[in-house]
Amino acid sequence: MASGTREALLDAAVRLLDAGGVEAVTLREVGRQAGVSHNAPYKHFASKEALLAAVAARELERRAARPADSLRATLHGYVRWAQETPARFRLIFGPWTVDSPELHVAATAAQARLVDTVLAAQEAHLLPAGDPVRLASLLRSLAHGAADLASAGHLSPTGKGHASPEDLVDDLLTYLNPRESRSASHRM
Amino acid sequence: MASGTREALLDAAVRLLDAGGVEAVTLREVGRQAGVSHNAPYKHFASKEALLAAVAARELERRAARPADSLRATLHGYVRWAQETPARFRLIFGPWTVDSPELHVAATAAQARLVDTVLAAQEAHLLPAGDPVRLASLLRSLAHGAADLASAGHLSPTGKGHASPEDLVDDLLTYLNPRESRSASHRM
DNA sequence: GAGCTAGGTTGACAGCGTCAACCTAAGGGG
DNA sequence: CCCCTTAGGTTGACGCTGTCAACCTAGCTC
Repeated sequence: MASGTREALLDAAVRLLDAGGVEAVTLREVGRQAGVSHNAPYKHFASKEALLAAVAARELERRAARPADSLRATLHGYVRWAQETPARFRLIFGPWTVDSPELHVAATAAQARLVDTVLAAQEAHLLPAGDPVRLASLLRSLAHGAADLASAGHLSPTGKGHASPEDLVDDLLTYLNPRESRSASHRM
Repeated sequence: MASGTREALLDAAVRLLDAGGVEAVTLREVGRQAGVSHNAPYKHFASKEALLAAVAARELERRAARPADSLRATLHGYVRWAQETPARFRLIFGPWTVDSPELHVAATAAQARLVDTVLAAQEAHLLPAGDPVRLASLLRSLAHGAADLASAGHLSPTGKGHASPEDLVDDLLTYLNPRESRSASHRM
């Protein structure tokens, strides 16, 4: 169980993160909720940012551990994740001043998984031919941007022309699908 | 000149923001750099967050004041903005706990401008038919996501398959262009 | 058995956002 | 003309924060 305190600190941090955003994560409150003193976190993490990086890496690894899925389901999962736990999502892509290798490794692995999924979709002729890495970047950028804008309330949440991040993902997949008729305008 | 101190405070704040990210913006340092006491900002802004919201709104309004441009140039300008002043970009889409009406108005105006540009592109047959609001959301989501991922270093910055945010914008415009041949794979 | 180390403690420090109280010059109504 | 309201500034205080330093102690290793 390799130092249960460390896990307890991470659990407390993610609890505070979900409840009140990154601003609510305080080393002292993390210590309090983990039942240790206000300086115990420094025995496990070099700084507050290092603790947050460990939280982010753990979250990314847990997501990567899920079973593989279709491209559409993967992208929908991405945007749903961003909507369900926005604070975790924003933390991961936040402005790190020191980047942990764990976080970088986890991010690279997630990217590789997406590329595999894109390759499978290309073989099923659901996506055009072309560099799968680049296509993966395109798809992920759209999912990421839609999720981030929605989470920030900048995605025209009002009646006409409203589109959820999931809708936008579907739109892009339709536009990219070589078998789909040219115009995707007949949609509600 | 309507209270030059207020402008001086905003200038100091944006200077600190560009130099060290949002974490470097401190009410006390803002006051110091503006040549006033540590509590003077409270005579102009209700809280630190209100000051930041004013900074964000001013930045958005200044961007909206630029002359209109082609769709491609607009989107390229968006991603270039995010790369040149990432702290301002991230601030605007940050996690506001109190949203200023100014910021909301500025964001809505920017969205409307983009829809106009999309409409023009549709009339020039550079984009497929369909709801222009929804198409604008698609384009903006991609530009936003590509810019945000690049700024966070999550956009595979290594050799093969590397794509800048500008490249991804161009890719999407090519895929959407009804006159373009179906496969956009013959590209470097 | 001596000594090192991992993991915990308490105490201190400066810097932060914010609140309260006070000061002062400008200006308008009786 | 005087009063007094208000905008814009000040100083001082409060509690909370991240971080550093010092100390303590159980357990492991030569």
